[in-house]
Amino acid sequence: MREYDFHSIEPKWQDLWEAEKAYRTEDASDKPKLYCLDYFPYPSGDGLHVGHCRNYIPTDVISRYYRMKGFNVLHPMGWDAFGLPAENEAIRLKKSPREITRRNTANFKRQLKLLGTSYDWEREINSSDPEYYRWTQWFFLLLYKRGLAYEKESEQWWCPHCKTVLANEQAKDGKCWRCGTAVEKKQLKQWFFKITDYADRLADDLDTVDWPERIKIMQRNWIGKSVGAEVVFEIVSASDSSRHPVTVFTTRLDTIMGATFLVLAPEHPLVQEIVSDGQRADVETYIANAKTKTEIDRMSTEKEKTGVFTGAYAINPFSGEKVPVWIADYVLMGYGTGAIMAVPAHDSRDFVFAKKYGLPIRQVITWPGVTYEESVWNDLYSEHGSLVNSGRFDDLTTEAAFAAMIAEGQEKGVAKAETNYHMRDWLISRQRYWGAPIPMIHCPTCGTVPVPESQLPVLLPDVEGYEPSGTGESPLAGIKDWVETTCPVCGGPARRETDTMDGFACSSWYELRYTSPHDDKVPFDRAKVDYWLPVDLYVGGAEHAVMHLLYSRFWTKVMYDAGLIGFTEPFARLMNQGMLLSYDGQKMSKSRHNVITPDEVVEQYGADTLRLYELFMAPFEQEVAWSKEGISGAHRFVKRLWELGQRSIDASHGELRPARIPGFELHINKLTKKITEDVEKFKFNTAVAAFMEYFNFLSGIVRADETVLSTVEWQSGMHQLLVLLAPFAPHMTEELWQEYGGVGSIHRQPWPAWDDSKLVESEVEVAVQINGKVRGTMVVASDSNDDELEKLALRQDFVVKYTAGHIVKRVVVIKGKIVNIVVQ
RNA sequence: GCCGGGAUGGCGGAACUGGCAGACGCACGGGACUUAAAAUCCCGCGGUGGGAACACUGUGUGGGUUCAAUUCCCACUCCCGGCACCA
Repeated sequence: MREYDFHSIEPKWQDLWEAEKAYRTEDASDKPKLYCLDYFPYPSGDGLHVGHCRNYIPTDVISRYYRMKGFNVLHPMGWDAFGLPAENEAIRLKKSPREITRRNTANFKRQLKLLGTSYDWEREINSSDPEYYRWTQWFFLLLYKRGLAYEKESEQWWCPHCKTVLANEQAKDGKCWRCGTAVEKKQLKQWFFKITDYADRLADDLDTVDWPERIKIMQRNWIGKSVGAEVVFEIVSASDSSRHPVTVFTTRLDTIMGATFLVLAPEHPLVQEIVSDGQRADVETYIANAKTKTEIDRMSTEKEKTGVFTGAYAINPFSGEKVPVWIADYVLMGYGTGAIMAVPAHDSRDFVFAKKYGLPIRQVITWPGVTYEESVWNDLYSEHGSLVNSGRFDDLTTEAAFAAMIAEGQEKGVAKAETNYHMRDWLISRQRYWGAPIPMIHCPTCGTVPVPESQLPVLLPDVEGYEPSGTGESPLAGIKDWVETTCPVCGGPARRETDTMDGFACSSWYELRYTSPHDDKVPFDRAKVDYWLPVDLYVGGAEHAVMHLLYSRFWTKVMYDAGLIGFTEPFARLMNQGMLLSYDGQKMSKSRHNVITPDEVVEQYGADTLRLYELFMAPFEQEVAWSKEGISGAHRFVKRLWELGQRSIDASHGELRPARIPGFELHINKLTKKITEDVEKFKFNTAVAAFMEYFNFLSGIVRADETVLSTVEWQSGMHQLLVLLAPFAPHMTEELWQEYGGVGSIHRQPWPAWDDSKLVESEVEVAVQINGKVRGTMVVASDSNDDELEKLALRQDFVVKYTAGHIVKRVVVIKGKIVNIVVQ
């Protein structure tokens, strides 16, 4: 009997699998296909911790399982290698980001191998490789050609720590998504992708994918579709009586007769032109104040609303009424038109503002049975109803009034239907070195022109220094040789665009690249993409709900529109693994000194133990804390199993005799069914529990009679157990399989089927209840009918005892489960 | 504030479509082995009462439906996540 020496077993098989290219994926096959993909990992210098393994272990189980089931499985891995941490680390260590990245990816790969994963490493990709980012640039040009990439000067989120701008969804709660620093606003000329053009499709197509509802809702909220109208008011300047049209966005055009004032965002360009001399000082002070506020302060809904009167008045295009124009920072320049019509009677925010500054409140909507009270806000007041105090629109329902006003407004040219989105265009310029250069050239005569496809890639120059300037200009701007180029149109001197692309651009198409990772003619081979895509199973954390997952969907739709691919959603099924907290219940982090690495766990217990433990500890989607005792329990199980395997192998050498082991066939068939169903449903925790249960059943039998080991049934049961366990614990099962003299790798064995007829037990235990309380059980033939069950139950001693002196009113029989006797 | 998700022993969790709550693991207690400890193996383990048989009670709280509720319905409490002045 051999000791369980995982230190030698695991590396042995890992090396052999690698040498034999055991997990290489075929491109053409008659088998059904399965594309199982992990989120594109960013190879940080810290390496993997056991939390990351909660992603890679389950996808490995799935991949191994489907291979055994006869699927052609694509399970690749690569590196989202461009990005700030590598660049910052490089600056700190005075090395090149390329070198840092090489070191980090090598470490990640080593760690993934340590877990016994079955990636096809021949398909490894790296987004910072020119062979890859050449095509990222190619896609940039595709978007540009399709009018979906544009340059615009505007105020943008700026992270003073990362020294770069951020896209809207990357500035969460006024903080940088990466480093948590409070973001500022900076006026800069930047490149954008017009993701808003796809807002409706991005929202609608969510119905077609099998994703967690939570993620779909987050995306819908983020897109934030809002159907309403734009209305033009005319503001009469208080200083020179000039007239200035101002457009407001409203979802409640029907309430326009109740608009008692207008509010502009403090940054609204019209403010300067309309403000009265008397109010100018106050207005200037207010604007200056608003600027110094952090976005966190400004966005807080707790904060009291403030504002200042401009001295100017606007004319309501529907009533001709003159209403005062205010500025207030509760109106955001970035949403809608930066100006609103305030209807305090029917909007809680306008109500609060009107109360504070003594502005008039006029009810224009009524509801049957509701009395409007001007002094206090009631949430009902924002409900739909019918109109009053609205002249020719009186008595219409809100919906009818809306339609009538649109019609009238369109005729007069003062209003039109309009839809707004919370989502903004995707700002992709980054003022940092370590990214894919934006393939554009600025020519003094021809303007901004794209780099011709034939000149791709625009290589990131190798340079000494690339520290961010912090001025809003990329470090590439300082590299004269690189910046100075010739215009591809006129041949004259021109300058390269010096910003690089957001790393999320690189990860917006990578799932396609795995199908033909080394193709140097096209970004992907259409036939292969047609075969493999969409991704059948995409697995990663929930943190990318509105970033990567939205961007990627957007690019996919653009490619579809360009005729490059034949599908509109890249990821058919999405699963989010739960977070793994450290043993202290805290998030694992370097600063808390509670990081657990797979290296240390594998060293102490082996990869198979780590795998089983992570699969067992909690449901896949659920957050759970690491337990030092828990992992040793998993290790105990692995060792016991190893020992039983060894004893079985020893017993297999002699003559085998047939035997009838009660329940044996039932158990192995039950196990097979359970494991198969649980794996497909991602219920790995109960699958592992089922293995443990089966093991307990087996060891009970051996304890009672050791000679059972050398029976035909035992040996075939043991074989099947190993095959079922192979995706979970690939090393030990392979080792035992080989010791058994199994032919080929256990990982190429066909997945066992179960026999439904063997699942039927001849006898079952049925619980007997009196008035819903279990008073005992009885063992009956499983094919007993209701009548027999009822009679049998009534004959039980404990039933006689409880029913004595009572009248049996009713007997409920649930076959094979329960008999409930209702008395008196 | 709005939108999601959740609450089951000392702990992680299990329970098909309403049918014996607590599978499996951990921790803990007892025993075996050992000079001893660790490891290993065996037994026990929701709470209360009881020597035991057994009884009562128990899935966040309060109601309801049902022969039967962790599961369905109504009201509420707390926790976690996301969004947050979006007009």
